[in-house]
Amino acid sequence: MRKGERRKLELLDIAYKMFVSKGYENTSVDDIIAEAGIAKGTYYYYFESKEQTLEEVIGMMIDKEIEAATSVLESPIPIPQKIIGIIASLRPAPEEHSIEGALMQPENIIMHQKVKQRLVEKVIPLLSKVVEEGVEQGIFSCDNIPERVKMMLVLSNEIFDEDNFTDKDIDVFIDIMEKLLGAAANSMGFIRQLINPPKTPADKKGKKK
Amino acid sequence: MRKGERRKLELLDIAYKMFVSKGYENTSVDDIIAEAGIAKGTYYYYFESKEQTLEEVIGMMIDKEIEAATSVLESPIPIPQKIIGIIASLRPAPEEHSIEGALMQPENIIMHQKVKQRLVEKVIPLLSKVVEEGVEQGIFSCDNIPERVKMMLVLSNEIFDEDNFTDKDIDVFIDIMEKLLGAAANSMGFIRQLINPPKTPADKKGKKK
Amino acid sequence: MRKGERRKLELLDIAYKMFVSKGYENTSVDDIIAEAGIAKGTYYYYFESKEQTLEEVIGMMIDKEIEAATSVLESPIPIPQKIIGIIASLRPAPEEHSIEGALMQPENIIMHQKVKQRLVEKVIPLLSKVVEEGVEQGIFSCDNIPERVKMMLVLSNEIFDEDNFTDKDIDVFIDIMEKLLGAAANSMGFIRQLINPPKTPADKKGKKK
Amino acid sequence: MRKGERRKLELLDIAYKMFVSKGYENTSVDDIIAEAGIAKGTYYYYFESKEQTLEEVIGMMIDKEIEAATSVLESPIPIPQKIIGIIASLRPAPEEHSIEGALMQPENIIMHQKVKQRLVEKVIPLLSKVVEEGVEQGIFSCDNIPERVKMMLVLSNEIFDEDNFTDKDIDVFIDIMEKLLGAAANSMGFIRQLINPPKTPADKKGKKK
DNA sequence: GATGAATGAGTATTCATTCAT
DNA sequence: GATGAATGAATACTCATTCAT
Repeated sequence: MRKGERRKLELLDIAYKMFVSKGYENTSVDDIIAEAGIAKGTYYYYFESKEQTLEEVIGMMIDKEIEAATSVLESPIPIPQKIIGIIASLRPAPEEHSIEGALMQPENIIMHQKVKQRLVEKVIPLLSKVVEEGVEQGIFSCDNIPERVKMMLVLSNEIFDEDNFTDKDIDVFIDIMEKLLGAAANSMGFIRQLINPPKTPADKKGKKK
Repeated sequence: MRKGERRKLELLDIAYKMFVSKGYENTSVDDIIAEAGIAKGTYYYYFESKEQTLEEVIGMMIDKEIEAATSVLESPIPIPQKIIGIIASLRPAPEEHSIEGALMQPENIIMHQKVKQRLVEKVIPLLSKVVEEGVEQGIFSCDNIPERVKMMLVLSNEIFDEDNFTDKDIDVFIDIMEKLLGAAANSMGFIRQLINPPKTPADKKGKKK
Repeated sequence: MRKGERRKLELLDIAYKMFVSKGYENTSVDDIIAEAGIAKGTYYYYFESKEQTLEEVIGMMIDKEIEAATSVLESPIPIPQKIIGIIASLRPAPEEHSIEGALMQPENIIMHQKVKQRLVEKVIPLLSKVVEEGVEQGIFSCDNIPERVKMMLVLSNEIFDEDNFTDKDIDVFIDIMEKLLGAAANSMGFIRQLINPPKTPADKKGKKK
Repeated sequence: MRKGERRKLELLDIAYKMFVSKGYENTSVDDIIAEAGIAKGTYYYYFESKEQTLEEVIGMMIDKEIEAATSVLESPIPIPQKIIGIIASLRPAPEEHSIEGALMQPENIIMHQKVKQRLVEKVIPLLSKVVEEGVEQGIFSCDNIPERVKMMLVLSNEIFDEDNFTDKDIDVFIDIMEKLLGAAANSMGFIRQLINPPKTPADKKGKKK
């Protein structure tokens, strides 16, 4: 049992990496077993189907991300930093992000979307609590907190996911965050230090130093 | 030529409807030709490949939506209404939306996403101009206009696409729109009259009037 | 040994029931061990192969049926009744017959056929002896007894197996039995009381009372 | 169309031969296409599925056999000969019979059974008419004709199909046929000239050379 | 006696694409 | 312009069997 458990986690990890780097649809069971060096029967000994494997992979990813978010939540840092920290923790780890270039866009939308949806659902209550705390402490001032939190998440996801954002995007994001939460102007300027716009094709248009 | 053109548009329309209702991946070339009543060879006479068909379908969709947006742009209505009108025009037409229920979620993400991305790119400059106009007229007050417009689009897409939003979502959306643009409080309250939250499971929690 | 024997019989019984109800081909080893609650290895500890399991199951079935036939043979009833009794005892027990409806037709032909063949071989000598007795007693009058017995068996199998026979089938069967054996007319009319035509779709043609 | 039709018949014939010689279950689609020298796609261009191929093969076999039976029916020979001729025409052609030995027993039961069932259904009315004619002409004397015809078919199928019958079997068969139909004794003795007991393993015990 | 992890050959089916006519 | 026969690589999944522990 020990042995089987370990093996399964191994396989899950391999599947995860392949799904992320090549996309779920473009990863065949044959690919997975070749990478894992196991026989087809072994794969089906551990997984009911390819789809169920995806389900488990997603579950694993979500667990990891929620765990990361929770650890930020419990750390002794100021509330605004906490919020941004949690939001940042949701983003795929940079290493994974760049497996085989920055793909994760075309073929992966499905998995990505699935993860995002389920993740957002789970994170909204977490973040809402933190925001409420902020309101109680007088740092923020707003109503309809869960709805605002949802917007924050949507925005950060969409804007920062593409590795294709600029300093101006960050400025506007900061502005909107402050206003969404009713925070003091520039109270979230620290975000600028955390996120650096990528040196991607998006920059090539001729930004001067 | 004449005849060929017409035929092609017909095929494009059939492909479009099938892609939307069943999803691109789930629509085989065989499905399309069966629906169209033509031979395999004929299909490949008009289209290089299935993927290229998708490209053309998407192009068609975008053209339609840009056209709709432009007509709003040129209509003689107040600037805030114009902006909202343009945003609303981007949403899939209600008829299409409900082809075979509200599917368009699981299988269709790919096409959806592709359309959205290219659409947003094209609409940003359009909307930016309108916002600038508003700033000149003193209705709005903000900088980094294209970035703000992008956020507006992202938010409206994500929030309203799911047919799963509430009155509170609308309230927050209005608030955020006003603040994004630096508009007077409640100057965009008219949105409430335009968009009604759907009567979907999302409502079942027991909302009172 | 004691314990192992019991276990094996248990498994055999489970396999038997599954083969009968789902068909040999449609019953996987996995199905059997799941039903039995044992491990793969255990199954192969008791059986060489799935096919050999079938052989043993069939052997078991035949033993049971021969046993039933023999008990009829030894009972103190008139010879014609004995013959019919033996023939009737060969038919699958009604309970099994109706496991999950009247299946035992499409998927099960293989096992059925195998059983029938081997059963017929074993039953022919048994019945032949009874018929000979009848000849000696002057009840019957015929030659080539084993061949006649075989025909009797073939006929009863084919006609009555299908749960799809009528009063007329029975009439003709009685007639032919009498003539096959050289028995007096109507001397086997008692069969009518033993076998009732089924109330199946076969009857729907509109038989009047 | 001409071309496609021909090709399909060719494939059907190949499939037919393989199903007969190896059994349906033991014939893979790969086997068929290898034998036919076509690509997999071509196979599925002509057939929806393997199962549907079987259906068509069976339909073809039945058509052929019905055709043969009908030609006997229309030939100007005495009624008893007609009956036996029709029954004989139902048996698989000798050439096919011996494809790869006399196998056709274990793996083929399914197809065999399917054909037999549907064939018997179609042949019963044909034969019944002939028997009625015989009754009208005073050659036969019996009631419940369709039921008697069914028994005749069942018997001849079972007895002669196995390539494993003796002179005695033929004698009894003749006897029973005469009595089933109420024909004069020995009026069907001509059967002996038509059917010869096979030189099969059943006989092999005492064959010299 | 019993386990369960590992195997791998085998199977039917799909589908975008080509091309001679 | 239009046809439809032909292709073949790709794919997910099954299952009887083995064997070290």
